[in-house]
Amino acid sequence: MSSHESCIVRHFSFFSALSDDDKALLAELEDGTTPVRAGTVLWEEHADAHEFCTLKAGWAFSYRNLENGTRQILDIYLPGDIIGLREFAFSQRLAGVQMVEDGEVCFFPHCNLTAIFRKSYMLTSILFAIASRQQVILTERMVNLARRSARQKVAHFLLEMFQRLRQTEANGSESLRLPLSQEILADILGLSPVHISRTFSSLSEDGLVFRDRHVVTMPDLQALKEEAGFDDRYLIENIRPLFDNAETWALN
Amino acid sequence: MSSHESCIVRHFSFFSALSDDDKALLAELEDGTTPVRAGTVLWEEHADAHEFCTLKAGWAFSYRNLENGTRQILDIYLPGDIIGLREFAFSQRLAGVQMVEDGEVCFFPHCNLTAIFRKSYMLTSILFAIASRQQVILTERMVNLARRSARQKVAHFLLEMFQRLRQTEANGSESLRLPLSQEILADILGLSPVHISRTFSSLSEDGLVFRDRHVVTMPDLQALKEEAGFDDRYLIENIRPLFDNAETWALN
DNA sequence: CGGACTGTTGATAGGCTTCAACCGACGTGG
DNA sequence: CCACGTCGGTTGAAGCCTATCAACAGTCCG
Repeated sequence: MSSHESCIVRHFSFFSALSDDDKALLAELEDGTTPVRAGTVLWEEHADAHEFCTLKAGWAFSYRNLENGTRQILDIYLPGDIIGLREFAFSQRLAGVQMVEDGEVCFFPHCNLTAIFRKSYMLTSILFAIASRQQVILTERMVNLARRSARQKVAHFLLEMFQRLRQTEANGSESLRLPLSQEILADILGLSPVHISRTFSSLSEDGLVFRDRHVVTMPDLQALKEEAGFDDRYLIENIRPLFDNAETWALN
Repeated sequence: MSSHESCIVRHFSFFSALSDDDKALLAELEDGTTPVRAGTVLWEEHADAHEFCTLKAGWAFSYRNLENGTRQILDIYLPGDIIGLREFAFSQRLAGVQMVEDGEVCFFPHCNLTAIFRKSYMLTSILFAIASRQQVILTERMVNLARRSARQKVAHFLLEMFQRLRQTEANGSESLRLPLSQEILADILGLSPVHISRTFSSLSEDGLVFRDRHVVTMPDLQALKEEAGFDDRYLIENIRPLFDNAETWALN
């Protein structure tokens, strides 16, 4: 795999090998890169939806603002992710999307996706697999929100991020760049910012998690996984090889 | 639409009109009906996964058992739903599935789904739309779990079920058959069974929800929606008509 | 009639929130 | 270069929401 390959190609290749035709099709999704600054809102809740976008650089998140003034963050997007897939069936946005830090995105219209359904059986299957994986991540997060203590929530989220980043960036260390404020973490985990702070202190007293600015170190991954009830099977191991031979299935 | 039509066809038709070819393809998914008794486990967590199944009659739910002895219910399946879609990309089950009451299911292998990708562009798009809608429902439930009070959780869940049932069963009343025990409700909403009971009492004192066995009545839907922060746009209104003309896109 | 299961009610406890004050890092403008 | 305001994070005190434990009531079914 050349080091020039885009992160979306790398993301797709995680599921199955791609033909050159498929890579060319994907490349079209990354046409017209737009640079965006930290804090930029890519779109607002309830705005009309006609396009997706791929994230080339930087982190982003989707969120909902609630009646009671709080905000819930639904998803964290990392470079290589497709943003807005979840809303494929809807004509309005159900959640806003905002950049965490400076980055680059590429917008593309809905019809580019349906064009993929028409042109490549392989890419269609991978898209379905990506959607499927996203749903599994969501359900795991539901479990996290519903049934775990603050310590577990924080630990589990850190481990999820750690694992997801390992998949697109090769990096063997026990540290993790986490450019998220405690306020954002609170909005992800359904806790108050104050309690996020206390929880980090508590985890750090036990030598499990150290946080210095945006760098998080987890010296004893195994112990942390046990405390968090983290089972990485939902993120890796288990992924089914989609097909034996990876040829683009095109129109005859 | 004939009253003989299967609920899966009705479910798909909700997104877009279907050609006869598409209906025939769908019919294959409902081959070989199996009757199942209440409490039957369709599959266990971590079992090998080679098939999906469609639910023809009865309610079912998927669940995860946690390390700490609690259980989280991830999804409620109603007649017409496809069970296991979420695990398309995985070779092992990530959640168990159990019947709430007596019903009927039809198992079909993964490859039937990929066959659909190959044969019908329309059905592929609808499947994607179904997955998309499922994800939206999940995210709404995440918000519910993370940010709402027990009263709101219960109210919101009831309203979700009410709305979803309206879509497959025409029924104009303000009542709802809800064949779920308070223990199951607790495992859905991340609460204790005891508190579910107290919450129903509290809602009932305010004249918002009455529960008699498995029948729930909500005399003032509007007030309930406001209390719950329930905005039905994520379930209806917003659904995008997929295409203008609904012809099967088959191989040339 | 008895037993199992589901739901109700009361008392107690704990985890997290909220409010408020304070600290340190950073960037800006004088 | 320093003063200052802002933002993110920390710490303490008080209170609320929900869990847990336990006892009891109602219903269904053998």
